[in-house]
Amino acid sequence: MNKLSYGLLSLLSTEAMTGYDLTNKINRFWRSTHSAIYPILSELEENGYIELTLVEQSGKPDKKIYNLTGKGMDTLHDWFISDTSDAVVRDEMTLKLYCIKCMNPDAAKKLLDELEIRYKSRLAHYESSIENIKLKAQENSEDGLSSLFGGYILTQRVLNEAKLGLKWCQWVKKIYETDGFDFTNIDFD
Amino acid sequence: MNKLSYGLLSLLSTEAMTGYDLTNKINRFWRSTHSAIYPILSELEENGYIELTLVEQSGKPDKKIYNLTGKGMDTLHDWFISDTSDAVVRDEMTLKLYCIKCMNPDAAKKLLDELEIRYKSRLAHYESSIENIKLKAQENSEDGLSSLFGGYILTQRVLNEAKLGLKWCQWVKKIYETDGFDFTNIDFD
DNA sequence: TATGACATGTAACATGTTACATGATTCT
DNA sequence: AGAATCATGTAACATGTTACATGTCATA
Repeated sequence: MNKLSYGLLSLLSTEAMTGYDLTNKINRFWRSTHSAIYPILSELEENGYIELTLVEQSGKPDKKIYNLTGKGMDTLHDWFISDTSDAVVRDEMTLKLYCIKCMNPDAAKKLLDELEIRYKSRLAHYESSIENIKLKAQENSEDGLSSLFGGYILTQRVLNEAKLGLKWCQWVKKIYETDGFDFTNIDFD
Repeated sequence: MNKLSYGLLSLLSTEAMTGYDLTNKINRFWRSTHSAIYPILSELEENGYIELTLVEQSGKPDKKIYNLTGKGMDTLHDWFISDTSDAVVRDEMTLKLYCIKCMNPDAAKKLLDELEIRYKSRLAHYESSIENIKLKAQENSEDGLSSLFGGYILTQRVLNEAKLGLKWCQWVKKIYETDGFDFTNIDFD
């Protein structure tokens, strides 16, 4: 049981899903690929943390819809109250930004433009995610709300991080030009 | 040459440093450990991207102060203008937050308190980092400013991310209690 | 008196990424 | 006509983490 295993149990706690769905969904919060996820799902199933329903399909492999068992829920809770490790972040863009002042100015401007585009597209993407969650909330308005809670708050966070990132990027663009840049008046609030 | 290799060249572009210093410094932007960094430094040195100055010490291993060569600077620039991969983020906390609504309320509150503490301590840490950069800027006021640029803008970003994170965490705490929480009035600006 | 900072390095193990493998249907 | 989406899986390779190894000095 590594951290990704618990992450899959966490996603399955609100909704039954296939490995394919899980791969897409977990990437918002935890970078992974299907090659890592499928073997873990088999193992979780073997050990009784999750169980599967087969849905036959033609032209594609049969769907395996996984859902959490009682044992899985207990395990999820044990993990939830255990120590939480620090976030692992590995962002090539930041490594590039560190040395931006000793790079060719054209190359530097190109990188900042690229960064701005990325923030804008993330912003648009998460704004539509929020809309989708609100639509779902209207559909099953009685009990389903609490199952949307986690996804909703986390999407709000990444959305606001993208907003902040965009502002920050535009601030960097402004001060990049000024020789002997000014430390005094920076405020994003 | 993997991404971490380029990251080390990037850090060495502004200042000569030891592997020990690099290990501490790169962790703000790229999670790593000394066990991964020392072998890479040896390889970079063998291939002429960096060169070292030995400083003898007693009681500790001799210091190896690395600095970038011309070849290293060329390589850095080639990497700078190449495609930039997406950030890798793996945060156990977010995986836990996803399933927070189906966990024991006491455990949930404890996790949110822990998260708030973490944001506050990051905030304090990066605020003092900014102060340190400003002090350094006063010391070598003539030419050294551009070498501080990368570290400064990136520290500003993580600082503001921590501020945002704290606000977000307090918002989550507020709406966690409310049954059938409200989607309408959320704004961090 | 014990923990942490300093300073480097190797080895075993765990984890993650890329490529290979298959193949129908829908969109551009 | 070609790319993307759906849907699962394995194998080879690259990368990252933890533990082992050593030893002094300063701080709590």
